[in-house]
This record gives sequence, C-alpha cells and structure tokens, in this order.
Amino acid sequence: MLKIAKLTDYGTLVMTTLALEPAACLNAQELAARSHVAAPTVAKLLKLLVKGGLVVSTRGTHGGYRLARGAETITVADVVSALEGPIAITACAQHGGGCTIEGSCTSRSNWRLIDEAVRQALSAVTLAQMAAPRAKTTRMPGKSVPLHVFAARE
Amino acid sequence: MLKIAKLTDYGTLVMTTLALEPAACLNAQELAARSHVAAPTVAKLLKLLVKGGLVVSTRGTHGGYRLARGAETITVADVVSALEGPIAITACAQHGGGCTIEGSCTSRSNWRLIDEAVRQALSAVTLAQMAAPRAKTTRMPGKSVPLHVFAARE
DNA sequence: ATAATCCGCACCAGTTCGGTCCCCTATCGG
DNA sequence: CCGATAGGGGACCGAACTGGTGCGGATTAT
Ligand code: FES
Ligand code: FES
Repeated sequence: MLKIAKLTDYGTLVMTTLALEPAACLNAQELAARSHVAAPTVAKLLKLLVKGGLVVSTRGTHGGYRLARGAETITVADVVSALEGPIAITACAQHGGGCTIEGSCTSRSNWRLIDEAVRQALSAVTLAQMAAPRAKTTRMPGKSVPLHVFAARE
Repeated sequence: MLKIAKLTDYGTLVMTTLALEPAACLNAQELAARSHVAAPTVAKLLKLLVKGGLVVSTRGTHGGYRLARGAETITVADVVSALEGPIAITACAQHGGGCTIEGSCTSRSNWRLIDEAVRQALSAVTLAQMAAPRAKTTRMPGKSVPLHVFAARE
C-alpha cells in the first residue's frame, strides 16, 4: 500500500507535540499523555529519534527530551529517515537489495527519479507546518507538475 | 523504508515490457523471459493487472496479454493502485484504519496533503516514460517545490 | 543514598509478503 | 467434436517484518 509505518505516524505526532513546547524538557510520560500515544511506544520512538539526532535527551531526575533544532528546520523526511532508515520507495533501488535481476532491469534508473520526487515532497514539509492546527484542506485549483525531473521530456 | 512492495516493482517491469510491443499478444512465459522475472510471479501479477483493468487478456491457444490503453495514458500510480490497493502513505489517513487516537490526532489532515503530493508524483510518470531506455539521470539544477499545496503558507 | 528518568537490548505475537501449486474454464486447431 | 494450449481463481506455505512489551543498567537531581 505504499505505506509509511504506523510507528512513523506516531513519531511525527510526538515530534509535533514536542515542537509546541520548544523550550521545556518533557519526559516520555508527559509526551505520551499529550500525544495520546501508548507510553512504551513513545519511549521506543524517542530512543530512535535521539539516535537519529532529531531530539536531545537529558538524563536523571527531571530529565526529558527537547528538539535538537528549530521546528522549521526539521522536515518530515528527517523524521521518516530516522525511524525507517533511508527513504527508498523501491526495494531494489539500492544495490545489493537482493534483487536477482538488477542487471537486466530497465526501469531502475527511472524509479530512482520517482524516489527523488517523493523525497522532495517529504522534505518540503517542516514540523512547524505539521504542528499548525488548521491545514489548507482545500486543494489548490491550479495544476502543477511536481515531478519536474520529467519536465524536459517531449 | 517507505517501501513499495517488490512485487509492484516487478509489475512495472512487466508493464514496460508489455509497452514495448503494443500490438502483439504476449503470453505469460514470453513476458517472464523478456522481463527476467520468475514465471509464476509474472502470472500472478498479470492476474492482478487484468483485474485492475490495465491489461486485457486473450484466452485459449495463442492467447496472451495486451495493454488495455496506450502506454502514454497509464501512469505508475495506476500500476501501484492495481497491485497494492489505493495509495495511502499513512496507515490511518483513511477512517476506520484501526487507529485508536483518531480524534486527537492533530496531524492527520496534514498527512493527507503529503499523501496527495506523493500521489501526484506517481501520476506524473507514464509507462511510456518508464519504458524509455535512457532516463535523465542528471537531476535538473533548477529548484522547484513539488509540494505546491503548501505554497500558500506565510 | 534514593528516586526519577533515560538507554539498550532482548523478546513475543500477529500480520504481511513473496512465491508456489493445483484445478477449472475458455479458445483454437485439427 | 476433441484435445492441446493458455489464462483465472483460488488455497497454501515459509520467511520476514511490524507493532508492542519487558527488564536490567546507567545517569543525574535531591
Ligand atoms: S532492480 Fe530489482 S526490479 Fe528493478
Ligand atoms: S490518525 Fe492515526 S496517528 Fe494520526
């Protein structure tokens, strides 16, 4: 289903929760309560996010988590990468993926372009935008071609 | 990993193989040979593609498969939809997805926008473009913002 | 010292994915 | 009319991954 893991969805939720309180040091339980995600899951997510360098942790009593950078400089692509590894929509875009027919695959290079487009789509949205309560749910009428890499075709 | 199933990758490969011979009626074994995909897998894929209305089948001796429409009118989004169901990058973007915190989720509407962007990215590439042997591997220098839905922010 | 809190890893159940197999139906050639 | 060819619809299985839980250890404020 072209799915992003549900964990990642929760992850962004936690991140936006964190983004609403940039200064405070929130512990895992507090974050779980605010984001309405199960506490153990939040803990697991935060560990991964720390490892990914998106949040910084403070240990000990009154410890907790803060965003490593400003919410405007963190994109959902960052969050996804931290939680699910490098963004690669095709399993065998990277070499060594275990695909037995790499040599004869004619469309691998084209897939990589789509890959790039998706990556850009995810990179275009920052945490600050995700945290904004009301999104523009009405789609813009003007058509535009997101896949500019193919714009030069004829 | 934001992954597309490997089956889908194979599917596009088969479709492009089919697109190279628009008139002929190729059977499953022939397609397997040309695309270098395991024969049973190809058969399974073709069944799904037929059900999705992307290819038409001819039964009986000398039967086989043809594209249902011109290669220029079939997008990879069509292929993905046929093989993996509706494109939804977030598991709980659709209601009833089993997410326990739908009510309090603040970012669901924003995810849907990203969803839309990804869908457009996939819709922008046709089979004909995938079949083209040489893709423009050099990224275009000009920057552009694929996620136009967020363009109106301030 | 004690309590609070994060850290790392191991572990489990459920689901999904890739792949294979079998039998039925439809069509063509003789 | 009959048999060979080829697709159609499933069931089926092993492997891998996912979401989720648990526990012992390290770190810090009081
Ligand atoms: S490289 Fe694996 S299918 Fe194209
Ligand atoms: S709706 Fe499930 S996490 Fe947002």
